[in-house]
Amino acid sequence: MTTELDVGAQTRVPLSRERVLRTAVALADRGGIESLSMRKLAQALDVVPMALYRHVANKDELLSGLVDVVVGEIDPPRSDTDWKTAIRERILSARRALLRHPWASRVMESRTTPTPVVLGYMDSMIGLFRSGGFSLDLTHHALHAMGSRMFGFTQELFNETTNVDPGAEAEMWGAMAEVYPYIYEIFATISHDDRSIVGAGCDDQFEFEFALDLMLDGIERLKDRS
Amino acid sequence: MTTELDVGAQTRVPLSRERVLRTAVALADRGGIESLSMRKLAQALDVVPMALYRHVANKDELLSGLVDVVVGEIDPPRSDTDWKTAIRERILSARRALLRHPWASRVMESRTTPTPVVLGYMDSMIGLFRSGGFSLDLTHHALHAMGSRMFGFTQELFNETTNVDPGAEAEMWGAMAEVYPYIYEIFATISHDDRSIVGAGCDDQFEFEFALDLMLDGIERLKDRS
DNA sequence: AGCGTACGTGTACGACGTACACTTGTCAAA
DNA sequence: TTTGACAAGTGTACGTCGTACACGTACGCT
Repeated sequence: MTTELDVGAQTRVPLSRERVLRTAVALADRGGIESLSMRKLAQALDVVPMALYRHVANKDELLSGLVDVVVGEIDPPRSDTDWKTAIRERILSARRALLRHPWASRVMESRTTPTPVVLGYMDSMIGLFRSGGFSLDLTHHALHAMGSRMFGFTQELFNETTNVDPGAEAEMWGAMAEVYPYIYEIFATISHDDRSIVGAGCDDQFEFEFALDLMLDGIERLKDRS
Repeated sequence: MTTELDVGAQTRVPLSRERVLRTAVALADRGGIESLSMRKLAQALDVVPMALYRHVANKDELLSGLVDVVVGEIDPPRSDTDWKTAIRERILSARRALLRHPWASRVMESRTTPTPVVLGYMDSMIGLFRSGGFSLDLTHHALHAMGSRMFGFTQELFNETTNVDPGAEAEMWGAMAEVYPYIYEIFATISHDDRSIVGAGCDDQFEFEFALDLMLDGIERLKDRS
């Protein structure tokens, strides 16, 4: 009897913070962050909801754990180049991590205090500027200027791709041309020379790097002038 | 009897989308967005929760209404200057509106599709670039590069001012100096020459304008080169 | 053999958004 | 003056959520 139970207990993988976080990430990856509730997470782990609270203080702390997982996926900086390409490549690595977990940027924004992991990331980021020859002040301003781009995302407003049917879309375009002529003009060129699909999005990667380089170039110029 | 009821009914101001939105803004202004629920909003209006649904489709649409209110507070662009100062001043006006309603940036980020009001704002913003002589492409990239700054906010990570007691803070600083030397270094200079208070924040307005001008200058340079 | 300790369970509560059926109050036409 | 349609507010109810709190249970130590 006891042996049976023991075998049963051994079969069942025990819970752990690690396992909770990993499953939560998986759940959020497919289904979005809004579909991640303590109850569903518990269900996915085949456990009663309250069991989670032995490994995670509450939902908020769980979310912080999730951003730690994602930030942990960012590659460490190269040490064999100049500051600019080191920073650039690291940020692009951060971006890759965030693209793997589309919910992560939203969760990061919702955090109210940084975790040690996030602080570590920022610290090493600052280190790249400092050892690149930046003054304390300029580093500080540069950090602020980069904002969330430092974590690989730029608050794209309304980037959810809500696909409506092509019929209604064509109609919407007619209306847009009159009411929002400038927006129309831009959208028209995008979908014109990118692909022939109406409403095709922009090349996000290009836009990200464009903005990133604009910032880095600006910062570099300020540095050289001081 | 009927007259009595009539008088009572006249005393009670009738609900309206306008009034619902205004009260919601007020409620969010004091108490933060997370303290805004349909039930509390109804209570503030002295009405049963379901009554709101005659004037607002659901909570999501209510939130969209809120951002419309805030965007509506942004001044129209000046037409008597060059593109750069027109854009600059308009964005600073947007920032002022957002500072009046600290919850607004978070709500804007959470919106999945732009409202007509927001589209109108963006359209007129694009207009400023276009009539300033920008090409379609450059305007497009510039828009992306500005990102949320165009609406007067820059995703400040962890900007909630969670004030801990000074005792624990001093201790934290000792630990930080070792683990996060670069962060420590920067924080040390900030609180050193700004004010003598430990942990005093940065000058957010300065940082915002710094980043804004960095972008605008960069964009201007790109324009002149084309 | 017994016992403390770490881990999972069960039940319960209050808050939330909102569906759906209802009353009520108002004003136009008969 | 009655009527009756229509809009505005009400009441009740359901499912979902986070989580407090008390309880079982199994394992490692003595």
